[in-house]
Amino acid sequence: MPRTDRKKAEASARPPVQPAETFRRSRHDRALETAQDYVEAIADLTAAQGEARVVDLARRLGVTHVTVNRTLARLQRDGYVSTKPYRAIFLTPGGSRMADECRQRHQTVVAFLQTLGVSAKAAELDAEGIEHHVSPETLAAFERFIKKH
Amino acid sequence: MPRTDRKKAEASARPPVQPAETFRRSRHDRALETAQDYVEAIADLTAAQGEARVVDLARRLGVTHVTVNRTLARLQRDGYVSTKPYRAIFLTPGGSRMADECRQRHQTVVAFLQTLGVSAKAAELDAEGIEHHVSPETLAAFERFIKKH
DNA sequence: ATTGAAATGTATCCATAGCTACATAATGGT
DNA sequence: ACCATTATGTAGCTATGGATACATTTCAAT
Repeated sequence: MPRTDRKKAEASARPPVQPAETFRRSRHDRALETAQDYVEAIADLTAAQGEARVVDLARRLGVTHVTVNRTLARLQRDGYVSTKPYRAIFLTPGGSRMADECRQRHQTVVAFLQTLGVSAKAAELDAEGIEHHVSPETLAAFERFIKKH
Repeated sequence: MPRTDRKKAEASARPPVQPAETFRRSRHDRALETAQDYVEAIADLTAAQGEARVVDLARRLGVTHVTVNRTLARLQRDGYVSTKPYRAIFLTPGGSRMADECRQRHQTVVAFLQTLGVSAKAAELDAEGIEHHVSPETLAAFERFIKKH
């Protein structure tokens, strides 16, 4: 049985290597991030303007309308939004629920960072990246901290 | 000039929409995340085993050796690693520097979450996703908090 | 020195996510 | 009612990041 030990194979020849699952989760998350960004934006725009259009989303998310279009098709396929050609975009009940959860979590993360002493600008910026990776347990810890300070 | 106002265009007809830049940054970050995960893994493996091989990285990151291979080619192209066919993988000085920064930041994030009361397991899991999105300002706030508690 | 298992490399496919360029639909002003 | 502008849609390109299937190279045990 060749190729087991390495030049300097100390440490009982290759440890369990738990990290793999960690990275897998981290990657799987990415699939949801886009959906979350979109439903959140759609909810915001609908609240602010009465409806959400492709152009609005493109501006908001900093991509072209083409990218928005294709992504919306995927979101519709996955049951988050419903769209008809040349019409406004609406969230399904499921998409709406996701949007609510996202907004809630987003606000918590921003408030937490600011409570920690991070500037409003940086808090907003960092929250956008961080929020997608905060587990319920960590989110709860954030909330405890906010209440206590 | 048509199509400016909407059905309910309150709020001064489409606000500046700053978020776009936020999302753009958040997306651009992703490009670096892979590089960071890889150089960190390579540094760890080299420290633990004397060298980092494709199989090790595959196991560690939870992907096939094919993915590792292609990613390594990109990392080499971008100057983070140097590889030769059928040989071990080495970090360039630049890659090594990046690995150090990543490990430092990773440990800070984990320690911060644990100080906050998050379990070791969740802290490790969340840190993997969060660490890539923590700005220097927020990282500094994390460090302050750790020292104070 | 041979050789078979493990490691590595290559070909090819899929999905996501961005883009430009071009085509079509809607709509507000006239 | 017309039509120019805007919005939306479609075609086709690139890059990343995942996969399977197959080919080649290494290396340890014999």
